[in-house]
Amino acid sequence: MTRGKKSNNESFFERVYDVTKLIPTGRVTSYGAIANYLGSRQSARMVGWALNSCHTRPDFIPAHRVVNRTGLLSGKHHFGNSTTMQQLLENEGIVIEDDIVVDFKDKFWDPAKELR
DNA sequence: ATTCTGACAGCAA
DNA sequence: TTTGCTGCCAGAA
Repeated sequence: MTRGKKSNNESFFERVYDVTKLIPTGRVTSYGAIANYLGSRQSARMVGWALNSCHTRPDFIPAHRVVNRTGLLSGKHHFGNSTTMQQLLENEGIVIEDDIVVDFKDKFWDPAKELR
């Protein structure tokens, strides 16, 4: 609060990072879910764009826990090696098959419901 | 200031 | 059923 800017006054990007960092280990969410939590369901693309710049942040952003609504690791290609994202998820207990999260619905973590 | 892109999602054919 | 096209928002060039 002593900060000049209030938390909800931060840029859209920072909100995305904040929510992404709150994703529990072993869970995954979708771009649309994050966008929905931010108040704009249609801005799912923005979430991906924000995560594209996540590497510019000093904090580690578990962007590998964010997939598209089909459970596809659409951003795997952005983790250096295409297998890095899958490795990270499997390391947390997520099962990946053909670049798709198995039991995605079961692993799904909705910030709008969990964080409220 | 204007134009383009972007790790999506929803709807149409 | 699958595939493709559009819409959407905010930042970067």
